[in-house]
Amino acid sequence: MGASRRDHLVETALKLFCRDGYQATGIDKILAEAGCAKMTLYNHFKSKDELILAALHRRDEQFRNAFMRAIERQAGTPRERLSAIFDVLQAWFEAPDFSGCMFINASAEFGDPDDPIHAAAAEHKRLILGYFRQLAAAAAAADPDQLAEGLMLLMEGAIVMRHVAGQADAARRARASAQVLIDQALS
Amino acid sequence: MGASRRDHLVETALKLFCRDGYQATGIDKILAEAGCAKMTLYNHFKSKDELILAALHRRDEQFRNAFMRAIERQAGTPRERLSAIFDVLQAWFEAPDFSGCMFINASAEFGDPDDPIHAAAAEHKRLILGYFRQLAAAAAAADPDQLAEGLMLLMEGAIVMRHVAGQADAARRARASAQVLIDQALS
DNA sequence: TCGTATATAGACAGATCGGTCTGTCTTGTC
DNA sequence: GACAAGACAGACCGATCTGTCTATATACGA
Repeated sequence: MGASRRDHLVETALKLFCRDGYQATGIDKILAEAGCAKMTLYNHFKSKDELILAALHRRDEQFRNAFMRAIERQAGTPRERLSAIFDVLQAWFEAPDFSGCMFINASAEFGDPDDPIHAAAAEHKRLILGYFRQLAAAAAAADPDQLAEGLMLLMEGAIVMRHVAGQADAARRARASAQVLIDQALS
Repeated sequence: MGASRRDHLVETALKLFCRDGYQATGIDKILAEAGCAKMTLYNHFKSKDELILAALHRRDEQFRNAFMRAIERQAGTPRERLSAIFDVLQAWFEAPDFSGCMFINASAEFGDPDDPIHAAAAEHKRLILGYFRQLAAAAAAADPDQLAEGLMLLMEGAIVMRHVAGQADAARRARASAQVLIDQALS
Protein backbone atom coordinates (compact mmCIF):
# COMPACT_ATOMS: atom_id res chain seq x y z
CA MET A 1 0.00 0.00 0.00
CA GLY A 2 3.02 2.24 0.46
CA ALA A 3 3.81 2.69 -3.22
CA SER A 4 0.18 3.29 -4.13
CA ARG A 5 -0.18 5.97 -1.44
CA ARG A 6 2.83 7.73 -2.90
CA ASP A 7 1.45 7.37 -6.40
CA HIS A 8 -1.88 8.75 -5.31
CA LEU A 9 -0.18 11.78 -3.80
CA VAL A 10 1.80 12.42 -6.96
CA GLU A 11 -1.30 12.09 -9.15
CA THR A 12 -3.30 14.44 -6.95
CA ALA A 13 -0.48 16.98 -6.79
CA LEU A 14 -0.07 16.75 -10.58
CA LYS A 15 -3.72 17.60 -11.15
CA LEU A 16 -3.69 20.56 -8.76
CA PHE A 17 -0.34 21.94 -9.93
CA CYS A 18 -1.60 21.76 -13.49
CA ARG A 19 -4.87 23.50 -12.70
CA ASP A 20 -3.80 26.11 -10.15
CA GLY A 21 -0.02 26.45 -10.44
CA TYR A 22 2.78 25.40 -8.14
CA GLN A 23 3.11 28.16 -5.56
CA ALA A 24 -0.64 28.74 -5.49
CA THR A 25 -1.24 25.10 -4.57
CA GLY A 26 -0.65 24.59 -0.86
CA ILE A 27 0.39 21.37 0.79
CA ASP A 28 -2.84 21.31 2.77
CA LYS A 29 -4.96 21.48 -0.38
CA ILE A 30 -3.13 18.51 -1.86
CA LEU A 31 -3.52 16.52 1.34
CA ALA A 32 -7.23 17.30 1.62
CA GLU A 33 -7.81 16.36 -2.03
CA ALA A 34 -5.80 13.16 -1.69
CA GLY A 35 -7.24 12.28 1.72
CA CYS A 36 -3.78 11.90 3.17
CA ALA A 37 -2.11 12.88 6.39
CA LYS A 38 0.70 15.37 6.36
CA MET A 39 3.23 12.91 7.69
CA THR A 40 2.45 10.51 4.87
CA LEU A 41 3.61 13.14 2.44
CA TYR A 42 6.74 13.99 4.39
CA ASN A 43 7.61 10.32 4.79
CA HIS A 44 7.69 9.98 1.02
CA PHE A 45 9.11 13.40 0.07
CA LYS A 46 11.68 15.58 1.74
CA SER A 47 9.92 18.80 0.77
CA LYS A 48 7.25 20.32 -1.43
CA ASP A 49 9.87 20.91 -4.10
CA GLU A 50 10.57 17.19 -4.23
CA LEU A 51 6.87 16.52 -4.69
CA ILE A 52 6.84 19.03 -7.55
CA LEU A 53 9.81 17.24 -9.10
CA ALA A 54 8.06 13.89 -8.79
CA ALA A 55 4.92 15.31 -10.36
CA LEU A 56 6.88 16.79 -13.26
CA HIS A 57 8.70 13.54 -13.79
CA ARG A 58 5.41 11.67 -13.98
CA ARG A 59 3.91 14.26 -16.29
CA ASP A 60 6.93 14.00 -18.58
CA GLU A 61 6.50 10.25 -18.88
CA GLN A 62 2.73 10.38 -19.31
CA PHE A 63 2.81 13.19 -21.84
CA ARG A 64 5.62 11.91 -24.03
CA ASN A 65 4.14 8.45 -24.05
CA ALA A 66 0.65 9.58 -25.00
CA PHE A 67 1.99 12.13 -27.48
CA MET A 68 4.22 9.73 -29.38
CA ARG A 69 1.61 6.99 -29.31
CA ALA A 70 -1.06 9.34 -30.68
CA ILE A 71 1.19 10.57 -33.47
CA GLU A 72 2.11 7.07 -34.51
CA ARG A 73 -1.49 5.93 -34.37
CA GLN A 74 -2.61 8.91 -36.44
CA ALA A 75 -0.17 8.54 -39.31
CA GLY A 76 1.86 5.72 -40.82
CA THR A 77 4.60 7.28 -42.89
CA PRO A 78 7.35 9.39 -41.33
CA ARG A 79 6.38 12.34 -43.49
CA GLU A 80 2.73 12.21 -42.43
CA ARG A 81 3.77 11.90 -38.82
CA LEU A 82 5.55 15.23 -38.97
CA SER A 83 2.33 17.05 -39.69
CA ALA A 84 0.32 14.75 -37.43
CA ILE A 85 2.18 16.42 -34.56
CA PHE A 86 -0.17 19.35 -34.93
CA ASP A 87 -3.32 17.27 -35.17
CA VAL A 88 -2.48 15.67 -31.85
CA LEU A 89 -1.61 19.08 -30.45
CA GLN A 90 -4.96 20.45 -31.58
CA ALA A 91 -6.78 17.65 -29.77
CA TRP A 92 -4.94 18.57 -26.59
CA PHE A 93 -5.87 22.23 -27.02
CA GLU A 94 -9.53 21.36 -27.26
CA ALA A 95 -9.65 19.95 -23.75
CA PRO A 96 -12.01 22.23 -21.79
CA ASP A 97 -9.64 22.44 -18.83
CA PHE A 98 -6.52 23.16 -20.88
CA SER A 99 -4.13 25.12 -18.74
CA GLY A 100 -0.95 25.29 -20.75
CA CYS A 101 2.24 23.28 -20.61
CA MET A 102 3.20 22.34 -17.07
CA PHE A 103 6.87 22.70 -17.94
CA ILE A 104 6.60 26.16 -19.43
CA ASN A 105 4.56 27.14 -16.39
CA ALA A 106 7.12 25.60 -14.04
CA SER A 107 9.91 27.56 -15.70
CA ALA A 108 7.89 30.73 -15.22
CA GLU A 109 7.47 30.14 -11.50
CA PHE A 110 10.99 28.80 -10.94
CA GLY A 111 12.98 31.11 -13.14
CA ASP A 112 16.45 30.24 -11.92
CA PRO A 113 17.98 27.91 -14.54
CA ASP A 114 19.89 26.12 -11.78
CA ASP A 115 16.73 25.25 -9.90
CA PRO A 116 16.16 21.47 -10.25
CA ILE A 117 12.53 22.17 -11.17
CA HIS A 118 13.59 24.44 -14.03
CA ALA A 119 16.17 21.86 -15.08
CA ALA A 120 13.48 19.17 -15.23
CA ALA A 121 11.43 21.36 -17.53
CA ALA A 122 14.45 21.94 -19.76
CA GLU A 123 15.05 18.20 -19.96
CA HIS A 124 11.45 17.59 -21.01
CA LYS A 125 11.76 20.03 -23.90
CA ARG A 126 15.04 18.46 -24.94
CA LEU A 127 13.43 15.02 -25.06
CA ILE A 128 10.54 16.25 -27.21
CA LEU A 129 13.00 17.90 -29.57
CA GLY A 130 14.95 14.66 -29.75
CA TYR A 131 11.81 12.82 -30.80
CA PHE A 132 11.17 15.37 -33.54
CA ARG A 133 14.72 14.85 -34.76
CA GLN A 134 14.05 11.11 -35.01
CA LEU A 135 10.90 11.75 -37.02
CA ALA A 136 12.65 14.22 -39.32
CA ALA A 137 15.53 11.84 -39.90
CA ALA A 138 13.15 8.95 -40.60
CA ALA A 139 11.42 11.15 -43.16
CA ALA A 140 14.79 11.75 -44.80
CA ALA A 141 14.70 15.50 -44.38
CA ALA A 142 17.48 17.43 -46.03
CA ASP A 143 18.50 18.90 -42.68
CA PRO A 144 16.71 16.90 -39.93
CA ASP A 145 17.98 19.15 -37.15
CA GLN A 146 16.70 22.31 -38.72
CA LEU A 147 13.32 20.82 -39.56
CA ALA A 148 12.95 19.38 -36.07
CA GLU A 149 13.79 22.70 -34.51
CA GLY A 150 11.40 24.55 -36.77
CA LEU A 151 8.55 22.22 -35.87
CA MET A 152 9.48 22.47 -32.20
CA LEU A 153 9.28 26.26 -32.33
CA LEU A 154 5.90 26.10 -34.04
CA MET A 155 4.62 23.69 -31.41
CA GLU A 156 5.84 25.72 -28.44
CA GLY A 157 4.55 28.87 -30.05
CA ALA A 158 1.16 27.26 -30.56
CA ILE A 159 1.04 26.24 -26.90
CA VAL A 160 1.75 29.84 -25.91
CA MET A 161 -0.84 31.31 -28.26
CA ARG A 162 -3.41 28.80 -27.07
CA HIS A 163 -2.79 29.39 -23.38
CA VAL A 164 -1.86 33.07 -23.20
CA ALA A 165 -3.97 34.50 -26.01
CA GLY A 166 -6.75 31.91 -25.91
CA GLN A 167 -6.39 30.98 -29.59
CA ALA A 168 -8.46 27.81 -29.55
CA ASP A 169 -7.29 26.70 -33.01
CA ALA A 170 -3.62 27.63 -32.59
CA ALA A 171 -2.40 24.16 -33.56
CA ARG A 172 -4.51 24.10 -36.70
CA ARG A 173 -2.96 27.39 -37.77
CA ALA A 174 0.49 26.13 -36.85
CA ARG A 175 -0.07 23.11 -39.06
CA ALA A 176 -0.21 25.32 -42.14
CA SER A 177 3.19 26.83 -41.41
CA ALA A 178 4.56 23.41 -40.47
CA GLN A 179 3.51 22.09 -43.84
CA VAL A 180 5.59 24.76 -45.55
CA LEU A 181 8.66 23.76 -43.56
CA ILE A 182 8.06 20.06 -44.16
CA ASP A 183 7.53 20.48 -47.90
CA GLN A 184 10.64 22.58 -48.19
CA ALA A 185 12.75 20.09 -46.22
CA LEU A 186 11.47 17.02 -48.08
CA SER A 187 11.35 18.42 -51.58
CA MET B 1 6.14 64.59 -7.18
CA GLY B 2 3.11 62.32 -6.85
CA ALA B 3 3.24 60.95 -10.37
CA SER B 4 6.95 60.31 -10.17
CA ARG B 5 6.56 58.38 -6.94
CA ARG B 6 3.96 56.22 -8.62
CA ASP B 7 6.18 55.78 -11.65
CA HIS B 8 9.08 54.80 -9.49
CA LEU B 9 6.99 52.16 -7.79
CA VAL B 10 5.85 50.73 -11.10
CA GLU B 11 9.40 50.65 -12.46
CA THR B 12 10.74 48.95 -9.35
CA ALA B 13 7.92 46.42 -9.30
CA LEU B 14 8.45 45.74 -13.00
CA LYS B 15 12.10 44.90 -12.44
CA LEU B 16 11.41 42.60 -9.51
CA PHE B 17 8.41 40.87 -11.11
CA CYS B 18 10.53 40.24 -14.18
CA ARG B 19 13.46 38.83 -12.21
CA ASP B 20 11.71 36.86 -9.47
CA GLY B 21 8.11 36.34 -10.59
CA TYR B 22 4.86 37.81 -9.38
CA GLN B 23 3.82 35.74 -6.38
CA ALA B 24 7.42 35.30 -5.25
CA THR B 25 7.88 39.07 -5.09
CA GLY B 26 6.41 40.42 -1.88
CA ILE B 27 5.09 43.91 -1.36
CA ASP B 28 7.72 44.57 1.29
CA LYS B 29 10.55 43.72 -1.10
CA ILE B 30 9.22 46.18 -3.65
CA LEU B 31 8.85 48.89 -1.02
CA ALA B 32 12.35 48.33 0.33
CA GLU B 33 13.85 48.42 -3.17
CA ALA B 34 11.89 51.55 -4.08
CA GLY B 35 12.46 53.24 -0.73
CA CYS B 36 8.75 53.82 -0.30
CA ALA B 37 6.31 53.53 2.55
CA LYS B 38 3.53 51.01 2.41
CA MET B 39 0.81 53.61 2.47
CA THR B 40 2.32 55.33 -0.56
CA LEU B 41 1.75 52.15 -2.51
CA TYR B 42 -1.79 51.66 -1.25
CA ASN B 43 -2.64 55.28 -1.94
CA HIS B 44 -1.79 54.75 -5.60
CA PHE B 45 -3.01 51.18 -6.05
CA LYS B 46 -5.95 49.35 -4.61
CA SER B 47 -4.11 46.07 -4.33
CA LYS B 48 -1.01 44.17 -5.38
CA ASP B 49 -2.90 42.88 -8.41
CA GLU B 50 -3.43 46.44 -9.57
CA LEU B 51 0.27 47.11 -9.24
CA ILE B 52 0.95 44.01 -11.32
CA LEU B 53 -1.48 45.27 -13.94
CA ALA B 54 0.21 48.66 -14.01
CA ALA B 55 3.61 47.02 -14.36
CA LEU B 56 2.39 44.82 -17.23
CA HIS B 57 0.86 47.81 -18.94
CA ARG B 58 4.13 49.69 -18.73
CA ARG B 59 6.09 46.68 -19.93
CA ASP B 60 3.75 46.30 -22.89
CA GLU B 61 4.35 49.87 -23.95
CA GLN B 62 8.10 49.78 -23.36
CA PHE B 63 8.59 46.44 -25.09
CA ARG B 64 6.45 47.09 -28.15
CA ASN B 65 7.98 50.51 -28.63
CA ALA B 66 11.57 49.29 -28.37
CA PHE B 67 10.82 46.20 -30.42
CA MET B 68 9.22 48.01 -33.33
CA ARG B 69 11.80 50.78 -33.26
CA ALA B 70 14.66 48.27 -33.32
CA ILE B 71 13.16 46.34 -36.22
CA GLU B 72 12.63 49.48 -38.24
CA ARG B 73 16.12 50.72 -37.48
CA GLN B 74 17.62 47.38 -38.44
CA ALA B 75 15.99 47.01 -41.85
CA GLY B 76 14.48 49.32 -44.41
CA THR B 77 12.32 47.24 -46.69
CA PRO B 78 9.22 45.47 -45.42
CA ARG B 79 10.60 42.12 -46.52
CA GLU B 80 13.86 42.61 -44.63
CA ARG B 81 11.96 43.73 -41.58
CA LEU B 82 10.17 40.40 -41.41
CA SER B 83 13.41 38.56 -40.83
CA ALA B 84 14.86 41.39 -38.75
CA ILE B 85 12.31 40.36 -36.12
CA PHE B 86 14.57 37.50 -35.22
CA ASP B 87 17.75 39.57 -35.12
CA VAL B 88 16.14 41.87 -32.60
CA LEU B 89 14.85 38.85 -30.71
CA GLN B 90 18.34 37.36 -30.60
CA ALA B 91 19.74 40.56 -29.12
CA TRP B 92 17.13 40.34 -26.36
CA PHE B 93 18.03 36.71 -25.69
CA GLU B 94 21.65 37.62 -25.18
CA ALA B 95 20.93 39.82 -22.20
CA PRO B 96 22.66 38.16 -19.23
CA ASP B 97 19.62 38.56 -16.99
CA PHE B 98 17.10 37.29 -19.54
CA SER B 99 14.20 35.78 -17.67
CA GLY B 100 11.61 35.06 -20.31
CA CYS B 101 8.55 36.95 -21.44
CA MET B 102 6.76 38.66 -18.58
CA PHE B 103 3.41 37.99 -20.23
CA ILE B 104 3.94 34.29 -20.74
CA ASN B 105 5.13 34.12 -17.15
CA ALA B 106 2.11 36.07 -15.95
CA SER B 107 -0.23 33.70 -17.74
CA ALA B 108 1.51 30.80 -16.04
CA GLU B 109 1.00 32.25 -12.57
CA PHE B 110 -2.50 33.57 -13.26
CA GLY B 111 -3.95 30.74 -15.28
CA ASP B 112 -7.58 31.77 -15.20
CA PRO B 113 -8.34 33.38 -18.59
CA ASP B 114 -10.83 35.68 -16.87
CA ASP B 115 -8.21 37.09 -14.55
CA PRO B 116 -7.45 40.69 -15.61
CA ILE B 117 -3.74 39.92 -15.41
CA HIS B 118 -4.12 37.01 -17.81
CA ALA B 119 -6.27 39.17 -20.06
CA ALA B 120 -3.56 41.85 -20.16
CA ALA B 121 -1.06 39.24 -21.29
CA ALA B 122 -3.44 38.08 -24.01
CA GLU B 123 -3.88 41.63 -25.22
CA HIS B 124 -0.11 42.11 -25.46
CA LYS B 125 0.25 39.06 -27.67
CA ARG B 126 -2.62 40.21 -29.84
CA LEU B 127 -0.93 43.59 -30.36
CA ILE B 128 2.36 41.98 -31.36
CA LEU B 129 0.52 39.76 -33.81
CA GLY B 130 -1.23 42.80 -35.22
CA TYR B 131 2.13 44.44 -35.85
CA PHE B 132 3.37 41.36 -37.66
CA ARG B 133 0.25 41.47 -39.82
CA GLN B 134 1.08 45.05 -40.77
CA LEU B 135 4.61 44.06 -41.71
CA ALA B 136 3.42 41.08 -43.73
CA ALA B 137 0.85 43.17 -45.57
CA ALA B 138 3.42 45.88 -46.29
CA ALA B 139 5.68 43.22 -47.75
CA ALA B 140 2.80 42.13 -50.00
CA ALA B 141 2.69 38.59 -48.71
CA ALA B 142 0.33 36.24 -50.53
CA ASP B 143 -1.54 35.56 -47.28
CA PRO B 144 -0.44 38.19 -44.72
CA ASP B 145 -2.43 36.62 -41.89
CA GLN B 146 -0.88 33.23 -42.32
CA LEU B 147 2.64 34.59 -42.60
CA ALA B 148 2.17 36.81 -39.55
CA GLU B 149 0.86 33.91 -37.52
CA GLY B 150 3.70 31.66 -38.63
CA LEU B 151 6.29 34.23 -37.60
CA MET B 152 4.46 34.82 -34.33
CA LEU B 153 4.57 31.11 -33.52
CA LEU B 154 8.28 30.97 -34.31
CA MET B 155 8.92 33.98 -32.10
CA GLU B 156 6.94 32.64 -29.14
CA GLY B 157 8.50 29.23 -29.59
CA ALA B 158 11.96 30.79 -29.59
CA ILE B 159 11.20 32.63 -26.36
CA VAL B 160 10.14 29.35 -24.77
CA MET B 161 13.19 27.46 -25.98
CA ARG B 162 15.47 30.24 -24.81
CA HIS B 163 13.93 30.51 -21.37
CA VAL B 164 12.88 26.95 -20.57
CA ALA B 165 15.57 24.96 -22.36
CA GLY B 166 18.31 27.58 -22.17
CA GLN B 167 18.91 27.63 -25.93
CA ALA B 168 20.99 30.78 -26.11
CA ASP B 169 20.76 31.01 -29.91
CA ALA B 170 17.08 30.11 -30.21
CA ALA B 171 16.25 33.21 -32.23
CA ARG B 172 19.08 32.62 -34.67
CA ARG B 173 17.76 29.12 -35.30
CA ALA B 174 14.22 30.44 -35.59
CA ARG B 175 15.41 32.89 -38.22
CA ALA B 176 16.26 30.02 -40.57
CA SER B 177 12.74 28.63 -40.37
CA ALA B 178 11.28 32.11 -40.65
CA GLN B 179 13.18 32.67 -43.87
CA VAL B 180 11.53 29.60 -45.37
CA LEU B 181 8.07 30.94 -44.50
CA ILE B 182 8.92 34.41 -45.78
CA ASP B 183 10.36 33.15 -49.05
CA GLN B 184 7.34 30.96 -49.64
CA ALA B 185 4.89 33.76 -48.89
CA LEU B 186 6.69 36.36 -51.04
CA SER B 187 7.66 34.17 -53.98
C1' DT C 1 2.17 81.76 7.91
C1' DC C 2 -1.13 78.50 7.92
C1' DG C 3 -3.56 74.58 6.06
C1' DT C 4 -3.64 70.72 2.94
C1' DA C 5 -1.86 67.02 0.59
C1' DT C 6 1.31 63.62 0.50
C1' DA C 7 5.23 61.44 2.12
C1' DT C 8 7.48 58.73 5.93
C1' DA C 9 8.23 54.71 9.53
C1' DG C 10 6.53 51.04 11.48
C1' DA C 11 3.22 48.51 14.48
C1' DC C 12 -0.48 45.58 13.80
C1' DA C 13 -4.15 42.25 12.23
C1' DG C 14 -5.58 38.15 10.10
C1' DA C 15 -4.59 34.64 7.20
C1' DT C 16 -1.68 31.15 5.11
C1' DC C 17 2.43 28.96 4.28
C1' DG C 18 5.83 24.76 4.76
C1' DG C 19 7.31 21.70 7.96
C1' DT C 20 7.59 19.12 12.71
C1' DC C 21 5.73 16.48 16.23
C1' DT C 22 2.61 13.62 19.15
C1' DG C 23 -0.40 10.18 19.75
C1' DT C 24 -3.99 6.93 17.95
C1' DC C 25 -5.64 3.54 14.79
C1' DT C 26 -5.49 0.20 11.12
C1' DT C 27 -3.38 -3.50 8.64
C1' DG C 28 -0.68 -7.43 7.57
C1' DT C 29 2.45 -11.10 9.34
C1' DC C 30 4.29 -14.51 12.21
C1' DG D 1 -3.03 -12.90 19.79
C1' DA D 2 1.25 -10.07 19.67
C1' DC D 3 4.00 -7.19 17.16
C1' DA D 4 5.73 -3.71 13.81
C1' DA D 5 5.02 -0.64 9.98
C1' DG D 6 2.75 2.89 8.32
C1' DA D 7 -1.34 5.88 7.79
C1' DC D 8 -4.32 8.79 10.33
C1' DA D 9 -5.86 13.46 12.60
C1' DG D 10 -4.55 17.55 14.04
C1' DA D 11 -2.05 20.67 17.21
C1' DC D 12 1.75 23.47 16.82
C1' DC D 13 5.80 26.52 15.27
C1' DG D 14 8.03 30.25 13.05
C1' DA D 15 7.97 32.74 9.05
C1' DT D 16 5.76 35.37 5.61
C1' DC D 17 2.05 37.37 3.18
C1' DT D 18 -1.36 41.33 1.97
C1' DG D 19 -3.52 45.05 3.66
C1' DT D 20 -4.88 48.65 7.54
C1' DC D 21 -3.89 51.99 10.78
C1' DT D 22 -1.60 55.63 13.52
C1' DA D 23 1.42 59.20 14.11
C1' DT D 24 4.95 62.18 12.38
C1' DA D 25 7.48 64.89 8.94
C1' DT D 26 7.79 67.67 4.74
C1' DA D 27 6.61 70.48 0.83
C1' DC D 28 3.64 73.63 -1.53
C1' DG D 29 -0.12 77.01 -2.51
C1' DA D 30 -3.38 80.63 -0.80
